[in-house]
Amino acid sequence: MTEELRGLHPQPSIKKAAEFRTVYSKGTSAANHLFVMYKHENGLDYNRIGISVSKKVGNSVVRHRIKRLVRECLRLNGTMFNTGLDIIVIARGAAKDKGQEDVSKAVMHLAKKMSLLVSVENAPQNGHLDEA
RNA sequence: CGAGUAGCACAGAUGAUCGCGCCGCAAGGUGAGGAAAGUCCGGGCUAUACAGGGCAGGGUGCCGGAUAACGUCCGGCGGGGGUGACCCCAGGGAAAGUGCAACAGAAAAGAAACCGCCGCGUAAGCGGUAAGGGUGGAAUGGCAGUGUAAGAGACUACCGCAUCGCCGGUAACGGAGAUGGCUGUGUAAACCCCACUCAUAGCAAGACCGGAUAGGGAGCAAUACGGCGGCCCGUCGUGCUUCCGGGUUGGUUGCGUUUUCGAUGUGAAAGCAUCGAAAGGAGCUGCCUGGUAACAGGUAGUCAAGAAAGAUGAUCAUCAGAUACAGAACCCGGCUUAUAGUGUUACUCAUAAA
Repeated sequence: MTEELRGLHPQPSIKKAAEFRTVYSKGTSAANHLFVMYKHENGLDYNRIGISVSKKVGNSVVRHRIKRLVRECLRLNGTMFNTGLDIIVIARGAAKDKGQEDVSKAVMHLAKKMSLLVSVENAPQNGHLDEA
């Protein structure tokens, strides 16, 4: 598998436990009431995403749902992010009952806070892209 | 119509836009559950070299049947509960032995007199007595009568119990009878006994490919060390154990109806896709036959989730409204537990009517 092929993958993810540890120890972080976000430069020309939801948050269905909502948000807004970053999003207990809109707001809030976005003015208020 | 009992089915749908896994060059196809859960049983599959014998250990426990198998299912029997439909039961053995039975109670298993009752005695007390009271989960058959100083299976009828044969039933068991006399409480989800039964580990099993690599010291060695399910016998094999240091932990497969054959398409080929046929299957659905049933046989149709930081989602609209419990991880058969709401079948009770 070449670098180029990996780059074509829609949403490259952080896979190894060692890579997670690197981001936790060497990266910077920010938090709000729903999520904690870590970032660390990976030296690549694309971003990699990791989503972590602990068992404290809920059962398998709840955890899986939160992962999907976060991934959906990052997919729709992916073009607005700077490249070359490893980003980890950790869900907190309060994220359990939230819908797509709340999740998107919270994630983009953190992204803005950590200045991950290309241009702050272009950041949308809600999560999904309209026919713009 | 009301209250209830037992069972079955469904588990939002449709459309639009964006997006993900797998198969495919592409077009396109396909993509979570009734419990996917708990991991409590059973089986397949894989590895351990399935030689053998003994011991230890686990599981099951009324009877008959079903099944690949089960602790599951079906049908009976016995006991208990409910007016009833129906529900519940770890339901073998307590006369093989051992243990335990707290507190209360006089006494808890070869015995016992606390109150009471009766007799004797002036009285203290002595003797008789298990009918009554009280304690307890449980007190040495129940109840009525005879009897007696008062009492007692001491005696009698009925019930219960034990033994014997008879009748019905494959059997558990049921029925009627005779005899015995009232003799030995409970607990085996205590040890135990009896009968039947069980090898262990699990897909991170296992198989293949590739990469990396570095050894050194000490000890014991056929009376040794290791394998053969926990131990012993026995048997098989030949170096083994320990300390210090170093390195690796990637991919493919297992994996989803399987195998074979033929045709067509594509391709250099391997292959892949589509269609058809045959065989195999402990998958699913319908029908037929047998069976009370579980189920069996036959027949037709159908059988496309296979991820690996781990795919099924998001938004909007419509339907009168609402969405519970919850996410495949090798695969099947069960059990148990969680569960909003809807539909449906059969039956019971009560009321009314006839």
